Amino acid sequence: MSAPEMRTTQLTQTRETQSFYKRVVARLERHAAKLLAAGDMAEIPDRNVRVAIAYACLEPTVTEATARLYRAAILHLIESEPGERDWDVLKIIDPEPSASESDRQDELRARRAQNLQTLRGAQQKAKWLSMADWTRLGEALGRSRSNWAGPARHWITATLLSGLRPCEWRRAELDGASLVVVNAKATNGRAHSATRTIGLAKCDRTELAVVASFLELVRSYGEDGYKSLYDGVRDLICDVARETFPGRDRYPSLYTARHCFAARAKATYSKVEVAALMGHASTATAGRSYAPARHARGGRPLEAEPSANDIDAVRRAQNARNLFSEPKDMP
DNA sequence: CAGAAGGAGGATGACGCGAG
DNA sequence: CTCGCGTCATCCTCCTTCTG
Repeated sequence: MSAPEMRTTQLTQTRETQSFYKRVVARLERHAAKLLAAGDMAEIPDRNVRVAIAYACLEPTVTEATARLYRAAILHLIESEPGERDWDVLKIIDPEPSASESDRQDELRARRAQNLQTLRGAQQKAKWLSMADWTRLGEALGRSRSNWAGPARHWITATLLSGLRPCEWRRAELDGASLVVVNAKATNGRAHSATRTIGLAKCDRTELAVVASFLELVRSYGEDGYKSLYDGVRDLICDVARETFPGRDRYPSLYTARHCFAARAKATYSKVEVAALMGHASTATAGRSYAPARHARGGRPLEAEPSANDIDAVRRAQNARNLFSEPKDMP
């Protein structure tokens, strides 16, 4: 058969994403093996069809976001390792709109509602934590005898001040009172520029010292040690948060600190300035995905300051989009 | 035995964009 | 303005092993 037309957009995936997709496919294959062992699936020689059937089986047990990831992984499988029956695979993962398909979607929603009663994975991440609770968490970490307790407290404090994503500390550098960060999530025009510069001159000396010593700590772990540092700190915060705030359904993590930073940024700055601080190309992102400003209203304004260059970069990205999408608005 | 480290496995959030 | 898409980053649990 000829290669089916399955994409409407151009692919821009990185090698990391492709190897990630391979792992997802491996997971689907394992599920197919389970189905076969349980007698719930006939023996199917075509690997791609096996994977698609496993997908169809898992679809009602995961959220739409996860199902979408599974579909992306299967499309990558079809493109990198085409099979004889890929047309059938496409029919399974991307059915034609029809009356029966619409019924199927309704049933899918109902089964998902049934299956997804508890928060799973990243859903348990709190998008806001009060300063009082951060203090409680910090004190609890202080009582921990874990080697990661010190790094965890520094990491949280440094993130509340600067808003960096956890992965961004690896390549961040302090230049006087400016933090220079290589923006993550920078492919597909998602970051305003390659780096962003966060001014920390308004922070007091002890806060700046925490950022500096945390960066030293990150350096001391080196490129290869970053993962173990991150794993250790994240797991410790996970454990301590659950001991400290029993009964909640969402718990603070390192990314929660970025949310809190975003809320204070929104309460302090304009949308363009917030995007510059967070590394976003679009001013809409902070509004859509991050904690609302009302959480931070009445609190101290943010110490961190966006750089003029980054603000310009966000404006340019914004203008470039407007030129293409709304030409009639031009004078 | 409790707490912690390490690793494997599984899931969802957060990005910008284009279509409707 | 909303939603789905392709992509990249983060979250979590479970299990085993180590250590005091």
